[in-house]
Amino acid sequence: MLSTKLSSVTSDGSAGEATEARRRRPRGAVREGLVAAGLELARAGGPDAVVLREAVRMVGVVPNAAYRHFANRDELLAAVCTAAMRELAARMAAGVGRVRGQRGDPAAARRRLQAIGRAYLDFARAEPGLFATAFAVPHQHAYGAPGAGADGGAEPGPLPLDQLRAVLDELADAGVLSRRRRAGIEYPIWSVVHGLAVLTGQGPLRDAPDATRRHIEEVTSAFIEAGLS
Amino acid sequence: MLSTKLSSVTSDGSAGEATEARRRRPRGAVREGLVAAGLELARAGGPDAVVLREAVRMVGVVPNAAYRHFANRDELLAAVCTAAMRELAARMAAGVGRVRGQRGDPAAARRRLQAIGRAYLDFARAEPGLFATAFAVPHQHAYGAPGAGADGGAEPGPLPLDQLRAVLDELADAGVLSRRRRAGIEYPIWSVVHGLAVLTGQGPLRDAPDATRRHIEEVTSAFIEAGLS
DNA sequence: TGTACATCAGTGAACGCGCGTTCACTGATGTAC
DNA sequence: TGTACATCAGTGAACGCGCGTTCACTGATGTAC
Repeated sequence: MLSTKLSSVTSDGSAGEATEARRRRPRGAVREGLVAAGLELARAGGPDAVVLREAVRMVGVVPNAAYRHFANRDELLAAVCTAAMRELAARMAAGVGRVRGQRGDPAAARRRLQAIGRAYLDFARAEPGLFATAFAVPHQHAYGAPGAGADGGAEPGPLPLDQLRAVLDELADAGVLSRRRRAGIEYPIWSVVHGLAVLTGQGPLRDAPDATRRHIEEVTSAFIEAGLS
Repeated sequence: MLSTKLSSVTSDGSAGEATEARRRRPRGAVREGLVAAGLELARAGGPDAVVLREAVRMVGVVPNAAYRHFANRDELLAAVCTAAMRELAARMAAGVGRVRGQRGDPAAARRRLQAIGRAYLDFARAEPGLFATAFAVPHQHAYGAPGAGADGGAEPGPLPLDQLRAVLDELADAGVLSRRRRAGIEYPIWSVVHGLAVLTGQGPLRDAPDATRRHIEEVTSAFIEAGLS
């Protein structure tokens, strides 16, 4: 099921399994494995499902080995949260990237804003566990610092908020959004999309039928449109 | 600290404490006490803090006694969530009730909408644990049925969404909001307020300074205003 | 009005579980001379 | 190029904890005759 486990099943029987595993394990692999395992747990069950003992089991290592890489469970969870947020950001970037049209083209800018919202909602719907985890950082966490932190995952890419800002700037440059209205508008727009994701995800609207959902999304889209002009 | 515990400290020493307590406990008091205790736990630590064994301790009853009133821990949590949602609804109703001005007066209707949003955000900020709990129903829960359910708390009052709808209807009646735009607009408006509450509460914007918060709220308010007309 | 009995709502004791975390250890890897 | 040694990253065993839940029980309350 998971490719996380760094198993020592190479068939050379001469060395003990433990020895074999120890030699085979590349530098930093356990740490990466723990985060990857935690991410799978989060995917399946949200932040509460990120259980240290389960993660080490998946990696094929003894529980206390985790403490070579994380001070405690919360630190592991924080790393997993960061990874989840990165996945959201990546999907948003991919969604925006798929939109054609030059920078400065008003219609294209509008489509890019749509794409950002779509990607956000799709992610929340397709990966509710990861979505919840991305926003459930245990406590104290440098959301503001997009650069690779101490956890050193490569190429973090711009955060969701930064991507939204970029598109809104483009809308302003293209004249769709006046400079005056541009200031700070990322917050209500982020809020409305996030709120919709939460309410229709785990929230009170989670049991709404698909038709209702679509209707709500259309109304919301129109609402944002109205808020721009 | 809590008035939850139904203690048997009346000083008549003739009957055993247990007997005394048993006789003194009015019908349904334990169940109510468990919900109240759970609500305090939720207030302090969110839904995960609603621990059955802790609740029974607060009520002054043995753990398994809870099973006379709830099938399991999740059922207790569901009752607590309902109570939390009711508290939110009550605060919203109180906020709206404080606004003066006749029905049909456009300015008053606008102020009522403002008051709803304010109450919602204030609740999320003042009671983050309860806010999270209100929206963290364990699974399967009749959000749509506002009437007193099996848990029989008296006078539930209208749900948040219904209150919002009422104010939006008033705005439509007063001519502030065209009939055409009225349809379904409760969803984006609810979303934007809820999203703002979540993002600035436990979310990425939780560490924003007060000045920033105010700015964001003002921009959001203007955004909603723009969405109405 | 008094008695017999069913139901309700507690008690007491125990269960198995899985969790996070700590300890002293040991083998493999990288570095200095 | 080979050896001595420090550091790194695992192992094995154990800890205490508090949780949800189940069992057989018993006393108090309400009802029927």
